[in-house]
Amino acid sequence: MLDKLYLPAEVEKRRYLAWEESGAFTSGDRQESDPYTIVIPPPNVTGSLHMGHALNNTLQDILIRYRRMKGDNALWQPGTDHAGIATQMVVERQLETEGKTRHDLGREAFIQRIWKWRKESGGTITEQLRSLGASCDWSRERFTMDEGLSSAVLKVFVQLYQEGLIYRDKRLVNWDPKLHTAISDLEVEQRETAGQLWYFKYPIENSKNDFITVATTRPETMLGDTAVAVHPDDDRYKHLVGKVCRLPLTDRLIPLISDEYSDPEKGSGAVKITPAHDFNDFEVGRRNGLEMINIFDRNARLNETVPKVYRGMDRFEARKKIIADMSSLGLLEKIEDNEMTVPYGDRSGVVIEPWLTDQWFVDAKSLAKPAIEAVQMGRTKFVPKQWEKTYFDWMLNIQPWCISRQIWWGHQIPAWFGPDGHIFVELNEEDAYLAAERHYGERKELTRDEDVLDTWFSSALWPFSTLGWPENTKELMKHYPTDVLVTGFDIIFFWVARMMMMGLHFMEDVPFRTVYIHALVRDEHGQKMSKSKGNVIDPLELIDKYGADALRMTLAALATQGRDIKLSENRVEGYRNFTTKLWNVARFCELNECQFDLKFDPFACEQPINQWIVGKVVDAAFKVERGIKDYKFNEAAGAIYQFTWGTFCDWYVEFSKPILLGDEEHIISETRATAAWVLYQVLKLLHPFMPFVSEELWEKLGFDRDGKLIKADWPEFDGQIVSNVNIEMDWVVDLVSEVRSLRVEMNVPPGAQIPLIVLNADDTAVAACASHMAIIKRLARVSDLSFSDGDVPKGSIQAVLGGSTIILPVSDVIDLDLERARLNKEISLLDTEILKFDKKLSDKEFLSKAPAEVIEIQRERKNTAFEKKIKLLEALERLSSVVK
RNA sequence: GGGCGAUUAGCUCAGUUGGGAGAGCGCCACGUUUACACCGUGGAUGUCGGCGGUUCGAGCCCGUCAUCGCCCA
Repeated sequence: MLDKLYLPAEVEKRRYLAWEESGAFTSGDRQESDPYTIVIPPPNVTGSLHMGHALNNTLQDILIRYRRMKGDNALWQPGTDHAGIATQMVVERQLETEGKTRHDLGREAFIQRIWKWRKESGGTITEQLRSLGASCDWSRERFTMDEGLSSAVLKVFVQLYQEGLIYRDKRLVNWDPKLHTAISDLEVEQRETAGQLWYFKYPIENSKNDFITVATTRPETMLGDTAVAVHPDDDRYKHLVGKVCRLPLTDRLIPLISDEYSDPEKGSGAVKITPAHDFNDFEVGRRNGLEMINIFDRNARLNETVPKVYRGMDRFEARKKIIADMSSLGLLEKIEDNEMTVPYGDRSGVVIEPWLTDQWFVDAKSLAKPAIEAVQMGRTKFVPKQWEKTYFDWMLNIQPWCISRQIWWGHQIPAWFGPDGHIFVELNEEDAYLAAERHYGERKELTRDEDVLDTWFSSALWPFSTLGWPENTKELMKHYPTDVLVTGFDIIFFWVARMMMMGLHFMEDVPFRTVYIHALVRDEHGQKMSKSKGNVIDPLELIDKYGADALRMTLAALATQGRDIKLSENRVEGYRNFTTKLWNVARFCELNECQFDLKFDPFACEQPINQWIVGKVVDAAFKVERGIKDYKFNEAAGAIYQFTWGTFCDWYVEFSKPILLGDEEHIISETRATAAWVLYQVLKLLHPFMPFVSEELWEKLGFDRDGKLIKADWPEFDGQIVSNVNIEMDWVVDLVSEVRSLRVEMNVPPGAQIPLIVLNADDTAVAACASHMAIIKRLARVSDLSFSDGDVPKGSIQAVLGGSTIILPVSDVIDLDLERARLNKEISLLDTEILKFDKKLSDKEFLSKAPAEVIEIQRERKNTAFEKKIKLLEALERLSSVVK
């Protein structure tokens, strides 16, 4: 006997372990089946499960569980990435509490320390994915720093270098002065800031009291200015072009040049040029052959290229001093408020400094070409399609990708420098020395590049490196390209685009056929969840409180395409209630000995209610499957929810009660078998969404004779003909609803059993009443059901249902005025409706232009309304005759 | 500045060849029942953001404005 309440906590833990131990998640056991493959977006090894992960992995799990039940060789490839900067920061913070820095340990020991941390704490997120119910093939779990994945990284780097697609260059990069590393454009966050614009006067050399005014948002960079630029068409300054100014606070002379970069509308129209510290100025400097003076050290403090008084100063201190100094020289013309964006490092949170250094770059533009084409040709499809545009916009304007990082945790770049700086890129040190020997004609000492690669460089290989590449494994042959990538739009650039580039280059095929982009999860007011706002909803707390199934169902139900999810806890509560509802209907079946019989043929049922519910199951199964196939998870979840609660529990169970309580053995046994069959199908359809409770019931109800639900066959009803008993059953549903409604409205005591007369019953009514007398009596609390074609008792409640009128003769309790008012209200509503139809149907334009079937529908509706009105008028007449 | 999206019941949201406005939650009333009070039954609630256009007909298509959100520069 099932317990009265379902308690998820204990069940979920036990069930998950049982699945994992039984090998239910492993993919290799169906070699002959079609492969179905998803690679997980690898969470950071430092991460813990947040709501975005919960959504992302719920959707993947729905797809995987569905395909597994369909009989595919389903592989959900899990793993984590090494999150270079983030992980290094975590361990550095640990060291800090011991009063140490990574430099105290040295590179080797520090990396060992990170591995130790990883071993102890790096499994958090994968454990949390388990508590969500994610059915990943953990036997294949990978880590971007694994041996295999690392060798993939080396091979890719070396090959791209040899192909000229990776190169070393001295360029401006985004420098993080706190973390002391370069970062890519994508790791820079542009923040809107209320800044200021300072107007400085630069004296023109060889003229008296002649100045040119430049406006700047970053006064401290003036020490690195190497020109002033004006627009070629700017008449105000034309005469000055070619002259030189004396850069205040320094002794340098800088040229006045003309360049289209200068915007005459902005500031003074003249702009100072600091090629070593601004991306735009860098281009201007290149065009005009300007000197580049690097004035900062790696901490963004002023270096020895600036006058002594400023050396060693922090950039923001220097700003203050320079403004003060310019002011006291009388060279500060004015200050204006200025809205601007300032670049911040997304990890360190400090202002990023454009800095001139040697870094490694990927020629993204070349790699992007095939990646763009692949999407244009439809070889990879975005769902929803609109995200293609985002992808194209970025890919068409792609910049060189800076892949070197000045940190220790990550894949060290396989590049060695000779004594003269010559670069040898090889898979290992030995090869590098051999190459150097060939190059120099003798053995020379080499030093390896200290830098490591951007974490996303290894993530870009994920769809094939996790399958075994560069080895030619059978998994690689079978599962690449993968079927679908499920992810949020925020990493289309970081990850999707780069996987496309690398996949096409190294595997000569797209990494995935479909990219499903899901929503962002926000709080119930639409705010992005963030720790600082304190509005973070922790999925693990929700799982504790309501069960993983409830959370998963909530997320699936809210996962509408192209819209963010606003999550509120009471939705989760609602789906927890649904879990309980399911549990209880299972108890009902159990109590009534509804045992599943494999030989039972649902399509051979003789009882109308059974035929009816079988048809509804087929219908629900169709909707669920279509929803999953179309990535419309909300529709799939809605369909099974609606069927289970709204059809099975609310109506079928109630319909079945009089039968099960009756004494007709063969009808009882058909109904028991049908109820069990329905529940059996419900559990299957529900399994991808609510795996725990469905599996638990599957076993408890003894459906597991042929194995666990996780591996059961998905319901297939193609081509099954269902008898059409819907009209009759629908009439019964309508009748019961109508009587209930009348009773409440007319204040008939809930407990009172009252007679029901069907006046002028049509064929449907006669048949339905004959077949379902017991149901009607029970559900509508009717004492006696009879027909009449003429006289009815005086003082009755009356309503029109289809072609018949239903009469509740309750003269003792009826309030005649109330009943009259009710009928009049109904009539006037119908009048408005009829008027609307009449207007339409007398409109010549409508009649001549609208399709015939639309006109016919309108006509039928009008007639229905009209006939109903006539019957209500008759009812009113009967009522009035009482008063007389 | 460029792009994308949103605006439908008190709240959160569905709603595609354009043809009778829906769900869940909340709210109100009532509780007769061989599963279930994490329940049941019934009920109320809409200028579908504003304006204009196309159309016989617009929540849906087009234009415009407003508000909000996100991405990019």
